[in-house]
Amino acid sequence: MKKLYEFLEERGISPTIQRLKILKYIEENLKHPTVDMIYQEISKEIPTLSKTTIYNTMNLFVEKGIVSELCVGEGEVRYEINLAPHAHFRCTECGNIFDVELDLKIFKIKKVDGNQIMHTSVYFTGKCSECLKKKGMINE
Amino acid sequence: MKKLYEFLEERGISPTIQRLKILKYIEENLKHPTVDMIYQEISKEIPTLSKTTIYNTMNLFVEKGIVSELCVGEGEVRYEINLAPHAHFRCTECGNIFDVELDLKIFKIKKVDGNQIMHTSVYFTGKCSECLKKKGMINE
DNA sequence: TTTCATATTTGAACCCTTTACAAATTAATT
DNA sequence: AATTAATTTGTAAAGGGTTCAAATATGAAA
Repeated sequence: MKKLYEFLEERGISPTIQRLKILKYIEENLKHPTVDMIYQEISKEIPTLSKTTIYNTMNLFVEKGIVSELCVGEGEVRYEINLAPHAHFRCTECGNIFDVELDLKIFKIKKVDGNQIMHTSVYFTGKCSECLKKKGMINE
Repeated sequence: MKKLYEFLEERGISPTIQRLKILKYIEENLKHPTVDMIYQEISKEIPTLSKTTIYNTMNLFVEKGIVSELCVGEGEVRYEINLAPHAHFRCTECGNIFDVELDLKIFKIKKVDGNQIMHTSVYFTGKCSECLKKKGMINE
């Protein structure tokens, strides 16, 4: 926890309890949580927690480059700790989202048609191996 | 218009005025419109038009494979006529969305980590050439 | 044509995610 | 201790999208 405290301070962010718990959560939980998932979990420890705080904090973390937003074709935004660029796979059956560690040259493209690329997003949708297995047993 | 009529009939879709106008619009308008953009335009011709009809129709067209949904990291869904897979570039300054016709091998991947890929999405965000030009004149 | 059944459209209510904002709380400064 | 600034909270509200029942249009059968 001390480490997280320093981590925030180094980036000019006052390390409040809320921010520390949120940071801890997204660091440990690599399941690309939504605001609601974060809220459900942390409000167990901080019962007075407000969802607005999560929104504020996530926006702050994004600005500071600590986390990145994830859009995989659902209605809501997901978050993950900022790591090396990678792709994602969303299963349309179970909703799970997996990291895809392909070494894609596409992440190295910095300019296209004269447009300057700041961020590149790659995601797949389909059926994950688990759901394929289950489906195969039940009805195919 | 006769062509569009037949186009829908061939796919088992009753060609109502609403559907014809919507299809015509997304066929002619390649700017990846949102539901609201479609609504604003077509309600000029059909004043009684309901937004629900647009939602219904777009979902129907997606099911039938006529159009595809587009998610480029905003809050809302965009649509485009179904063409060969391609990437998109969204300018964070002006909001414009451009097709990117790179021949990416990524669109050919059908399986990753045992997961079966049904759809692949690739989009870039950044500043488009137009906005870079303008910015350069004004403050850089 | 008239009738009946079916499909489509419409509009209002509603759900959900996200933002706005002001009051309350907490932390930092003097 | 007092004042100021930063953060959190909660309510309201905005915006996209869905649900659902009533109204309308369409198509088939008589």
